[in-house]
Amino acid sequence: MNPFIKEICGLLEEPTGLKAGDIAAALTTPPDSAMGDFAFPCFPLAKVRKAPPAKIAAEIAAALKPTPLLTRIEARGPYLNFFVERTAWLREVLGTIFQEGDKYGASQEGKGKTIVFDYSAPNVAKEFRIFHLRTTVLGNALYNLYRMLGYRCVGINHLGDWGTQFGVVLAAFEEKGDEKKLAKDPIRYLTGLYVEYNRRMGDDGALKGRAREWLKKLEDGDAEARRLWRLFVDLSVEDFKRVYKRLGVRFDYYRGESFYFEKTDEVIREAEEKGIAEVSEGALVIKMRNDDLPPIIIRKSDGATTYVTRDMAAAKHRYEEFEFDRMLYVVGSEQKLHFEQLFEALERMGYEWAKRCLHIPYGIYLELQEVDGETRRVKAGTRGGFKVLLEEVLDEAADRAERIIDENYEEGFFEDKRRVAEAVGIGAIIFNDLKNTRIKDVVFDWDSMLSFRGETGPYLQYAHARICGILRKWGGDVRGEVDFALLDDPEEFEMSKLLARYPDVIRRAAETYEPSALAGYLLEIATAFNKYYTDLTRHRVADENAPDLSAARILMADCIRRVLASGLTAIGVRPLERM
RNA sequence: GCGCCCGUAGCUCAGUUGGACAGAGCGCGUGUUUCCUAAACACGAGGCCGCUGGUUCGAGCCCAGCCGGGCGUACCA
Repeated sequence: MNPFIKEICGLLEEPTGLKAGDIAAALTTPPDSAMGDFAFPCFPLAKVRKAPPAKIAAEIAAALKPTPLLTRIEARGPYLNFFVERTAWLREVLGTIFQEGDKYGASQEGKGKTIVFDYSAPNVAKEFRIFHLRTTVLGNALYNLYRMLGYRCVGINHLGDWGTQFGVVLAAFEEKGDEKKLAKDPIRYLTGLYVEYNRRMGDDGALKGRAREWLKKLEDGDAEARRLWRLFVDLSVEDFKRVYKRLGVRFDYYRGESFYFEKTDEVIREAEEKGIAEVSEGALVIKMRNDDLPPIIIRKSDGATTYVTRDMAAAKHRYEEFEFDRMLYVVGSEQKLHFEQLFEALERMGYEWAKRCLHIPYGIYLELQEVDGETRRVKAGTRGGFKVLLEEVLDEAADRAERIIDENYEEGFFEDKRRVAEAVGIGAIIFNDLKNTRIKDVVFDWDSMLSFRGETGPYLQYAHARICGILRKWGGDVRGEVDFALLDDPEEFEMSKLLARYPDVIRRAAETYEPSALAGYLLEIATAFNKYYTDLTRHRVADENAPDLSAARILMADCIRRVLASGLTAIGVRPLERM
């Protein structure tokens, strides 16, 4: 706890009769520094004391004297407002950041605890489409955030490499497949076969039957089915890894549904033994306690498993291997029902850890479509023919970034122009997907996704790069011991208040599974810095005529840079030294 | 039909867990580069916080009902 809050708690314990922890929790921030730096709302006290909150605030304020850390204490309406001694505050905040370095914002609160993250999970033999982006970048950001908090994190990519769709791919390949064409452009070729077969299958029982047969063959271990399947999986994963590399996303394990398929027999047997499974309409199902909810099917009438069965087996296996304290499924909101059912099934299997499993839903991608003459928003999906490939978007983003470089910078300003353009373009894409509350649906839109101005990833990268530019020109070392009294501009004080919030922001973003909270905070920092930076008449950071002042401002700039770099890295955007 | 989610400026969204006067970006209009990177900054216009009731000292936030949009609703994942 920072010494200023500790001091306030000490002052208030006696007059309020509250414990220090409760006081600290109740403290809020006034809307404007002119009103104070910390505020204690007296509303709750009003009930107990049967007096108006404003009166209580005034009484307490009258009895308190300023301290070396708190220069002014005053009542303002129902609030008791505290003003910090600004030089001491700056020393505390900037000193802490300087000392902790890259660890500022991190903590050890998750030490000894394990969280499993299930995210990304693209479908094998299908191209990596734009709507796979959200789960990928969200999962990655949450993974990073919890790692900062000291948790042991396990990232698993639950590849869609099994199930009915695979029956379709195999059936389609049997019908028209050509291994030579496959070798040329494997994923595009397979996707084409799948989409085409799937379309025809809609009203053709024979085609459906053949797809089912192939799935059954696969599940029964038929040699040819397995050979082709293995080939498709390998080719796909190779492709995915290229995309992940560009996005800067990594997984601890690639374990597809196939990995867990072999463990489904055991789950089915266990469910039967425990008497929670029953046969209904030829399928083996587990009914839900709430009759309004449909049951889950753990074995289809044709004997094949479903994704639920594999999810159950996966959860069980993961618990046995990692003994997780929490498992997070970063999956679209349209699968909410599935996870409710899955978690209830796990609970009824008697797994006490079922309550540690959590679905982290996010809004889906919608696309605009003409339906009956009017434009409607509909779910984007492969079956609907939504064709935007993630890599197309990444390429376009990098191209546009490169164009901006060509327009604005002299040839040779960058050692590796393309690398910078790639980082900027991809930073824009990633940030765009993380900046909003995750539950909101998003309508796919090239322009907003590829914008580099305003509330965007490049805006943050730019602020970071500018600070790096200042530090580069300054040349000297950043010193932690400076004359903090020289940082007497209100903007500098406000900046320090923003920086002080960082550890709370990290914790809150993790707790609420909302990287957007961190994204919004980083925008605040960058905006404040850009404003400060632009006003050269008032505060040039590096000024050879004022070495002491410069040293102090350089420290401030370096602290901003550190928080930006740390936060950007956490959400998966690459901080750049030049751009 | 039923369930869940969303509804705040022309558009896209924040809103610190119910508190001080509702904030940004985009777009539009007008300005700022002998300066530490103009991917930036300054100023301006723009609001029935979907509607109606309720709870509360206090509601954009909580409850109920309606309206609009989206998703889901047993052998796809």
